[in-house]
Amino acid sequence: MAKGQQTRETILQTATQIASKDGLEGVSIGKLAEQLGMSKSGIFAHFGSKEDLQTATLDLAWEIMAGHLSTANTAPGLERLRAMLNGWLLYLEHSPFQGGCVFMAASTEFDGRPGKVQDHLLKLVQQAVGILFEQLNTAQQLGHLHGDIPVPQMAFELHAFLQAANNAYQLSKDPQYFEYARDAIERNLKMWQTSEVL
Amino acid sequence: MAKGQQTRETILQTATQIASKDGLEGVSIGKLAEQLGMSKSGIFAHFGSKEDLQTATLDLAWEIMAGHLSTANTAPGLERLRAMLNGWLLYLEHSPFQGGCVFMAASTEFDGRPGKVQDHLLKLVQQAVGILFEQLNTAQQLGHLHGDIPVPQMAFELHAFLQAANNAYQLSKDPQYFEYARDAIERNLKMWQTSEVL
DNA sequence: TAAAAGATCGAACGTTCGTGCTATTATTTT
DNA sequence: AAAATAATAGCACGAACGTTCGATCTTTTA
Repeated sequence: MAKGQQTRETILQTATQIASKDGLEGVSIGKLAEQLGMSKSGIFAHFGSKEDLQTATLDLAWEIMAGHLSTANTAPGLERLRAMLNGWLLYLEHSPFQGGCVFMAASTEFDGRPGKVQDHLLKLVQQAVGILFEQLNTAQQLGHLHGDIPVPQMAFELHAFLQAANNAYQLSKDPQYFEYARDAIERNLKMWQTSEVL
Repeated sequence: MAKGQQTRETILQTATQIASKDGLEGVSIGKLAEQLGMSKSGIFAHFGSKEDLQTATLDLAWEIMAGHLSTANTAPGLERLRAMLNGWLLYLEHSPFQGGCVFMAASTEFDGRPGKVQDHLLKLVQQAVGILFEQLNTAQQLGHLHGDIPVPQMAFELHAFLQAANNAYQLSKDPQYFEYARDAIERNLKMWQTSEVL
């Protein structure tokens, strides 16, 4: 690998940590330079603009996160859905980012700032939720979930538990919230199987 | 009312709007000065530090929010609980703040920044969740909810739906998410009444 | 109405921000 | 090893940040 490419990745690794702790706007050229023992212009040359630095940071964060939602060696349907949700929870609880999920933080940070970064962020967030939709659809088609359940509704509820656990944990550092989330998710899955709820 | 006090409140009104749209850190003295046709030092003199400006902004935001959770003229128990949740949802959907709930935004913004502002924020957030706890406890004592339900678990789930609706709506501007939340909340309440879930 | 108190302004401070240039090194290619 | 290319440093810029201070203007009190 070319030298520059390697440096670029090192920069982005540091950037994801800063984004997790201080927000995506807190990823400043100066802070990166100091933290990496480089000059501001040396950092800057790799990206050309702060916006591009931010979107590149999101891309790396996405790769890292996606690696934790792996569903290898699981049967499609309910089992794979459970594996993914469990991976997601573990990713949030023992996060590779020191300040919690970059996407949940960036979502609230950028929901009022249209532009290139928001567009990129929205694409990645929808991609994450899309994976959840896929698993739910498959589980439904295989008969593991009741045939009449509205998948978007169920996705909303499961995603809500994940978000809430992440937020409450980051604010309080109390891991108990992940147990609440696990409980809520498991009960939710059971509910949508038998389902006289409809 | 003294002239200064009146100006101070005008400043804070503007500050809550900025906090909602750009975050609590986005509440800058210069922006306030420009937006209000005052000088920076004129603004600054009312608070003495940015931290105090931020905590005062949170205080006003709390007053505004608390006014929307009113449970007047409702019977204690399940009815009052429903009224409060409904008020909360309406507050999030037709928000007095242009950029969504100040507290949900500030929570993720400040979860990694210890200090005076975080302490103050935590106190107010716990106060909000505390109200939810109260209503749940009362409803349980009155027999409107099953006697064995773990109140913290239920509070987590209800709060999760509120948070998720706010976040998704702010990111997408699609009010559909509030319907998801209403649905989820109503089903949740029913579930904890009959409750073979335990 | 005069005096005291309060509110606001204007200018300046030291930092940090993103960004643009021009050198000067390192690295890769020939 | 020489030439071409890539990577980094150094310096400067304008703007925005929070903050301080002394002067001025406005309001309240006596």
